[in-house]
Amino acid sequence: MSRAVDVARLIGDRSRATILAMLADGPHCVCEFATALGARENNVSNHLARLRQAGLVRSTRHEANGRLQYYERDEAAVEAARTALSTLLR
Amino acid sequence: MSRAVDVARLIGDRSRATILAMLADGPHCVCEFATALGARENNVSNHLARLRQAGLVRSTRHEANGRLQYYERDEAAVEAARTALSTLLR
DNA sequence: TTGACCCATCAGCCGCTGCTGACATATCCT
DNA sequence: AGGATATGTCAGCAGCGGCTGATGGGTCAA
Repeated sequence: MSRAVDVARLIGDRSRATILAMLADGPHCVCEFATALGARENNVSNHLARLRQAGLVRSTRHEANGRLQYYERDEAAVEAARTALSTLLR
Repeated sequence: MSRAVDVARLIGDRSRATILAMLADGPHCVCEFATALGARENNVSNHLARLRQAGLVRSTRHEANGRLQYYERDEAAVEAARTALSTLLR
């Protein structure tokens, strides 16, 4: 229950919500989020750090271009978050 | 999508989350929420006003004791909120 | 190696939000 | 009518959280 509240507080931000929605169709780098959101890289990086601390996303370096930090969703954690929110509204 | 963010922001508060969870098993009055949360009536009333403005709950007067304002969930709206959050994490 | 690029971290500021205290309103009881 | 109970509303305050600017690290190309 407290977990569901924390997840809801994370999603209750448009930037983080769109980040999670963008990650539905595969990994993206920080700069892509920044251009899509109209925000700066450090701001996006802060949001991603929150999501990463919550275990919802992982970060890996791109194999071709090592300067790019690619983020992908932890599908198991996202699915657990979905069920937690769903049971909260049961 | 913006709707899901608004709902998530509402649920991202422990008081409102527990209120919605308590409303799963039937209507309750403001004083019951206040004692369960350890909060004051005006504070709970403020949270209920938010939930009411979002269309998630309705308020009706008790037929026996008209001083009591009973709150119940709008099941259709709650179900819509559940699906909105679920599709956001799809 | 030097520079450019991409990202992370930190301190600081500012706006939003929840809580509180005071007051108003509505209903019931005597 | 008058008091008690239950709830709503409002201004004010304190704390949290997001955005920014600056700085540093890590990677690649020339």
